[in-house]
Amino acid sequence: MNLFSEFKARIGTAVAALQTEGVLPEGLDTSKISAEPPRDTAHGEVSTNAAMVLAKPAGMKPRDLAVLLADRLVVTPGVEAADVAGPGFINLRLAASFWQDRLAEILRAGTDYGSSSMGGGVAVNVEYVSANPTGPMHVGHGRGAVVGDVLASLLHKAGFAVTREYYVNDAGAQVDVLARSLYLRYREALGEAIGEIPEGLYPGEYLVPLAKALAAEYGDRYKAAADSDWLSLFRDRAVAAMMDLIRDDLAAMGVKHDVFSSERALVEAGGVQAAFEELVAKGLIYEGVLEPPKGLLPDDWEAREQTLFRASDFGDDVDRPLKKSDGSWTYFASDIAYHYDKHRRGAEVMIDVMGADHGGYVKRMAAAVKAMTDGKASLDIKLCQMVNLMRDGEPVKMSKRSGNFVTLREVVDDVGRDVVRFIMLTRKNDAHLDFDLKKVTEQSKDNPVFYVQYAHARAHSVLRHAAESLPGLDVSAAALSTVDLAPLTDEAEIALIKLLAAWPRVVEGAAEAHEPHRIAYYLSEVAAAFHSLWNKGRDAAELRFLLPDRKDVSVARVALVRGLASVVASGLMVLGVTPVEEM
RNA sequence: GCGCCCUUAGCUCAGAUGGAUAGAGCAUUCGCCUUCUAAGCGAACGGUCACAGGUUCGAAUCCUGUAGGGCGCACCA
Repeated sequence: MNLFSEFKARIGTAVAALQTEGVLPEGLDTSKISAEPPRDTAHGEVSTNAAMVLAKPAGMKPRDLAVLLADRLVVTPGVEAADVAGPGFINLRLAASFWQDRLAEILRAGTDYGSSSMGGGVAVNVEYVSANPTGPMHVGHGRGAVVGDVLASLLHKAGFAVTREYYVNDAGAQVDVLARSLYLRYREALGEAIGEIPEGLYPGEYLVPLAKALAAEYGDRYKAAADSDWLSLFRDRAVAAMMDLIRDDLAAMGVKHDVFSSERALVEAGGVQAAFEELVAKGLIYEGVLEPPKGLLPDDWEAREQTLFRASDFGDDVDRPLKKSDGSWTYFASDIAYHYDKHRRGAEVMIDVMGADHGGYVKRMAAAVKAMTDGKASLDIKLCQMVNLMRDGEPVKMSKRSGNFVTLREVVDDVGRDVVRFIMLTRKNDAHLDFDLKKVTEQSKDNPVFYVQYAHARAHSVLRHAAESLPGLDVSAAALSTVDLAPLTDEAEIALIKLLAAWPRVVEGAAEAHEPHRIAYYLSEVAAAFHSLWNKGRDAAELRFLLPDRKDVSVARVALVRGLASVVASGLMVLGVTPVEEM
């Protein structure tokens, strides 16, 4: 249970009581009342703005109302003091026993601590990666993969019913280009000199093995054949092979999907037509001519009548074409159909994780979702900014034109999946991210992955020592949840418990805001608090976790260490990073 | 020209949906190992939250405008 929600409920009760007594009027808007940790720890552990928010509508002075509320809150369980401060804040100071109880709660829950029912089982579809099946993934794809994967785990922990989805763009012109690139490699495999790969085809070497396989399988049957004879075969084989490649790369990072949706299958099943007709029925389609874009015109721009969707009725800047001049669907049309499909499969909340270069796409897709679902479903598009690959402070040179770029797989094989996953979350999604291949493997506090894992390993080191020096002590979380925690009274110990007890709130906040990076930051903070506590034991021997002649204190502190390890492990599990016990 | 995102300590960045005296890490300076992992910790120094207005009890956060950076801009995906 998020303890701040608990206190918010208590405040609500106090307000209701004052209403019953006629001190406060009925019908107050209590939605702006908060219960949160004050920034300054000198102000206690829970702070509320209730008196300030309610003062005006109640016709009272904030501080007068605060006193009335404080009187009622101070007698609730675990509250030691309720002070009125500043313009009308009520600051609650909680008893040590309250925090000791929280630790027991953490230990009882184990790594399930932080799980929440906030989501109420609402169906969320998280779409991520969706890299075109035209080659290996690069590091930028990796960022989206991690952000999406962790966001999905986070939402699951917060009580949403999550579907993890990959949209396979296997229907557009790009996969035909892929087929032609493969065909060229096929002829090469048959012994033909192909020279430089022409502009516009994929130059990478990754098609060579498949081309050889096709040459072995079909010989020169397609060598001089017309496009129509081989195009669809080569395309299907190429897409299948590229998806295998991508799935392998994802597996190497531990990124999972429940559903792979094929654009081609959607189109062939008439999904786009159906979605289109739905829009027609809603009166949102018309034939018209768009205004030319202001400023610089594209060279080949000409006024042309098009089949348009009234996106501007739903917040977009202009209406958007759904058909190309040759009568086929635009990508946008099939993507409308795809999102409509997701909604029909039950998604109430849709999240798309994509690259920042899709920024221009956000408004129109949000408009389309609003239109197609009559506002019943929401769409949040998380745009991930670029990843700058560095090595020891120098940018790693990459030339996309020659196909000579560092692949995601190379990076994962080089530094490890845990490192890649964690580092990708050390910035919020819309900020540029420097990924330094050298620094991320350093074993120092500059490296957040190491820093957090080290805290977990250190905790387990204490647990191992405890098993020796306290024979007969069961150091499992479940067993330690029943020991006497009263000896945990030092300020630093209580401070650590407070931080651990914040975990459910962090999960809920990050899930609500769709911001998985908050988990990584929280874990760094927890690790810092633990390293700090550890070192207090160096300065003052009586603060060491294991004291030879103080069994009761030692056992309580082992429980604290176990609680810390448990919360860190819980967080790392959300990130998909291994909680190592020894380093 | 239009739209979206960004601008916080010398550097790299957080800032929990509007709270109290704006926080970390790095760098710089000074301390802490006969001890449960010094692979770590503590302290000091460091700020016109790009700028100018506005909204209110209260703004880094919301609104308007300006400057700078990134991305995108009919018939690509």
